[in-house]
Amino acid sequence: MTISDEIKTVRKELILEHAERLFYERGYRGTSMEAVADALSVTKPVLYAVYDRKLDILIDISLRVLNRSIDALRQARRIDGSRTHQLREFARRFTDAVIRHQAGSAVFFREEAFIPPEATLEINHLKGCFDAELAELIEAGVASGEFSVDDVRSASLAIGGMISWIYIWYRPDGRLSPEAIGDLMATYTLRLVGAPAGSS
Amino acid sequence: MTISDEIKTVRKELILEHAERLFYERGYRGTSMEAVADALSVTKPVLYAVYDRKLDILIDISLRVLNRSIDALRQARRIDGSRTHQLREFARRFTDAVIRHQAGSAVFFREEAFIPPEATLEINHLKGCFDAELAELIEAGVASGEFSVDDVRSASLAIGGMISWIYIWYRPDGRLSPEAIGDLMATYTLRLVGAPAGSS
DNA sequence: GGGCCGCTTGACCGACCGGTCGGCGCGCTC
DNA sequence: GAGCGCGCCGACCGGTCGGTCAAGCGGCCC
Repeated sequence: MTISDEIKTVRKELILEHAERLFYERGYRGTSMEAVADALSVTKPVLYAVYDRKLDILIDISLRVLNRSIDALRQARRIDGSRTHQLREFARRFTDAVIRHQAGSAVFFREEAFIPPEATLEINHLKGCFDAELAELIEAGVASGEFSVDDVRSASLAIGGMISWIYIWYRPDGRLSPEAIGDLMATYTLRLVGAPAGSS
Repeated sequence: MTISDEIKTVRKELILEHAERLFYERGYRGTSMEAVADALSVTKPVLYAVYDRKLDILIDISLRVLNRSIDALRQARRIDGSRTHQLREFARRFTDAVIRHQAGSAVFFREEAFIPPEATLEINHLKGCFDAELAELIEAGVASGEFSVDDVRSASLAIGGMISWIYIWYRPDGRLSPEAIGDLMATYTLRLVGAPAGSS
């Protein structure tokens, strides 16, 4: 059983990888299971041996995107240092996650609304975690006097949106490197919360 | 002919209105032409008397979203006043446009990538106009000493993304009124470009 | 070497959808 | 009131897709 489960796990990884790219390029609805199977050089029933439904692939892609975002946030919050430093590190890490997993991010944000309600429980929970914890970080910075924002929740959404939006415009052959974009986003994020310029 | 054309125009308006809502709720691919026809209490051939293809409806929705965004920007730039004031007004107007036409904005941003290349000429042109003119406004503010940004293009994208993102999270029954959100976005926008606090 | 087990396969099914067409009914004209 | 024309309707077509199943193949054990 264990061996079979491991095979399933590694297969899931491969399916996710290829499905992510195809969903990104042609859309979830515009990608047939046969196209995913072709990309993996297998046939449809092999896919259905791992995933019961096409929808489950989309859900897994969404969960991975959300977990990566939350990881970026929690890692930043675990850093010793000022809230300013933590928020800057969050901006950099989150930017990096969006750019490195641009396809997955795009698929999630484009298709999220069409995941049927009965399957959105965990997704909504993770979304709630992300928003709440980002708001907490900003709130802590306000409490410590580092930041100055009137409405913490809208500031969280503004920062999250500004950085998530990168999935729309980033191109690997573009003018700016991922690191440069991360630094810029960190600057904009700190400005947005009213952190003093040049502070750390 | 004129009378027939006028009928077509008003019908286009109705079709666009209903299609926008349905595409918003169920996705473009998830909405059949029959569903659009049903929403209008007509049959499919009536739709095809006005629009040759389903895709043309999506294109019209996209063009309207883009034109509204550009209008918001150009109106703000025509205002007499400082760049700071113009940029604040842009943020307010653009926020208002996204919220008032949330369904259209969502449809455009979700489906844009899947519009076939041969139909994206005008769309890409308008996108280019928006980005370039927003960058111009910021550049002018930098030149006049009102703003302080190292990389004007990424700041444009950050602002555009932060405000566009509202289509993801805005709910009519939410905590904040559209006007309040507009004021907050204006504040965040001015902070992002490094405009002095409280300046006008 | 033979038989058995499990995975892969290709064919298949029912449903759905974009787009079209021939006929019918309504209103306008004379 | 009769004839005509325009526009609407329901039915239909070809194609696609998600998901399933019985048959075949290869490898492993005895």
